Amino acid sequence: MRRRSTLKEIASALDLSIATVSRSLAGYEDIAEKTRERVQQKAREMGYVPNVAGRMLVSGRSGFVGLVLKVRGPDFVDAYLGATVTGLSEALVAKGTDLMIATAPEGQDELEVLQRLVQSGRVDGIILTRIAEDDARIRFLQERNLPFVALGRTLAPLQPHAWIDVAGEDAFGEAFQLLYGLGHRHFGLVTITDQMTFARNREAGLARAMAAIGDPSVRLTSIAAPRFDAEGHRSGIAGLLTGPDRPTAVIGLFDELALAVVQAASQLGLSIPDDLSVIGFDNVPAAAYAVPGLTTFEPGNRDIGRIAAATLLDLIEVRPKTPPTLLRNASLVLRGSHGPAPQK
Amino acid sequence: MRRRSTLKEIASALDLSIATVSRSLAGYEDIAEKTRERVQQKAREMGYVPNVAGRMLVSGRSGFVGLVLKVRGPDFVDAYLGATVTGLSEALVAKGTDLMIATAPEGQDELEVLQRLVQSGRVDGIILTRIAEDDARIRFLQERNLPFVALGRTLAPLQPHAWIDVAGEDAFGEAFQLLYGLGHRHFGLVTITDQMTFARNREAGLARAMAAIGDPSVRLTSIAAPRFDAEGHRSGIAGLLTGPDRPTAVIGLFDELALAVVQAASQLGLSIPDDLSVIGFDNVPAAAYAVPGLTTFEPGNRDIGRIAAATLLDLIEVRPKTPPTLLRNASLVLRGSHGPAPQK
DNA sequence: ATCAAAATCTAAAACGTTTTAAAGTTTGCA
DNA sequence: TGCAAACTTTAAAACGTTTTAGATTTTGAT
Repeated sequence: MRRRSTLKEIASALDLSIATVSRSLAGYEDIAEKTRERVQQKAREMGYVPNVAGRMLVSGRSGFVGLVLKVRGPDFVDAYLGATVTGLSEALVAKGTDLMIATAPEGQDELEVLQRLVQSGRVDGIILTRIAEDDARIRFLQERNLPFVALGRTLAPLQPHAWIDVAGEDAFGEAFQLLYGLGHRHFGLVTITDQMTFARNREAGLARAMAAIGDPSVRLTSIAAPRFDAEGHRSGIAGLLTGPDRPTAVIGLFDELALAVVQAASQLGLSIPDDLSVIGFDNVPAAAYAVPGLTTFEPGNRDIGRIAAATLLDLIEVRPKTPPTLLRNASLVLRGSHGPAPQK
Repeated sequence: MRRRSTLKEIASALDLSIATVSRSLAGYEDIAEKTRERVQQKAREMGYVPNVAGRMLVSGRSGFVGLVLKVRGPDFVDAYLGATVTGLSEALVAKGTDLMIATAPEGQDELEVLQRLVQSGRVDGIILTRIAEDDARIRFLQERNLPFVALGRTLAPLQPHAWIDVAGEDAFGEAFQLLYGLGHRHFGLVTITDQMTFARNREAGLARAMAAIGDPSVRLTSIAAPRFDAEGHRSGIAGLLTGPDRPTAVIGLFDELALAVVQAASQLGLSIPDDLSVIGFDNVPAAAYAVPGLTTFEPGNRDIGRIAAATLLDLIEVRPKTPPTLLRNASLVLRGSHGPAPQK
């Protein structure tokens, strides 16, 4: 196998010192033009690629940004992460940084994986997803003073930190107004019991919008189960949709839950949107494939990924006193799963 | 910020040499029991985590296995990769190795990203997915003699290499026999034009099974478009399903295409499975959500991931002369999207 | 021709680890 | 008590890079 070439090899091939070679490649000013060219030419010729270990050791920088994903079941990641990772990767690679995705398999605690990643010096910064209401990871990173950007908010951070999030509260308010305008009065909500802030935010937005209308005939029936308890959701949804007093419009906390409602409705012989309106959140690919298409919210995750990457690189570079935060709006994607409330 | 502790710090805290500390932690035999305990205690106390850069530099090993993903559009990865990555991660982390997922954003050539990853010494081995008929990545890795496992086969590798694959040819043969037994004679196939071996293998399996039946009334109509040309597929499928002489059973190269067929059928007012049978491959989550559920093949990707991880770690350890290969069978998942051929 | 200034190059240290070869210590037996 | 054997510890080199401080060479002005 062709060995990887080193600075030392280039140096001895050109009869120069290692320092000169290193500095030529780094573009220092005090290197003669002629020398720089000779070195660069030779480096290309020998297929030189800097060894990260050597570089890391001296600079303390790894050139990596880490993302810890909890893998779980066959799904690998929550559907919405796909676009986010795409955006992250795009923006990072453009700046010469790589994205390292460390995965925490089921048994493994996500915090532990994060700690190992950070403490072994593999990454210069971290992107955090799936933010919990009180997130141990955030405390850990703040304590270690490692730059990070949270995709999502905690309810009440002890210290301010950089975050980017989608205004789920506004989106759910908008969903309510859309459906209310179509005559719906009895609403269903399918949500999760996990302590995730995005869930609380969306629920709060819905509740606030309902209260703001001030119409006493408006009602909400919620069912909740743990995030990965598909069976719990299934039976909860079945309960929600059967019986004489079922809601005429159901909002899913995210598309997966909304699609489960669609499926249950179909099995119960309810027609969408004639008998039941359904709205989701995330705009996952499957939402477009559903028949009829699922009305949902597009959070713009790819952009969020791009912005998060840029923000994090800034943070690594300068470490400002007040960390940047950004709340973006999701946009409503109108498809066929909503319609006027059925006549009594 | 609490600094990361080093061997040197532990050594001076205990008044020992760095070597002794290092060897105590590594569990060498010639360290007094008492010393070992003192060291390990102190290391825990000081929160010692080995610095990868230092370790990499001397060992030449990074403790990472790389996976290069082409990110594209909002989907991040082909749906089937989810389970594969889950399996990989599980098996790797259990052995103290991490999975580094390098992403190649659209513009970036996947080969280039791979080269950079390998040449900078960040990874000890590589998992390759989406194998092309003649794959430049395989040639590159063989040339550099870096251990790798391909998830998929090339058509004719110059040198043998380790691979694991699913027998798509058998699966498609089985799909044909199932449908033939249900009375179908005119078949449709929705495939891709990309030079991917999995596509060629499945197509060949279908053709072989059709030929083996020896029934002259059996016919096949295929439509193909580039992998990411959703519009091309949409119009191809529409063409396939309209007209008096349409197939009564359509096989999608993978679930996404099969689901597109289901959607098109629904828009054309064709009922599944009464008017049209559809079978896919991959058993993605959306296949279960479809109404009716999509009959498809479960490739067992999570297992494949686990096996690939174990195989790669072996390869890194021993580098055997004849690289291992494994061809597994996909299992048919019967749902509601197939049925008897409609009566003329 | 001389010398200061400018331009160019380099020695050496540092980053944190592992490992080899050897040094130092203890033990057991004669 | 002396000494070999067994046990335990350590000094030093090596991995590949960056950077600092200084050394060397060239240039330009007198």
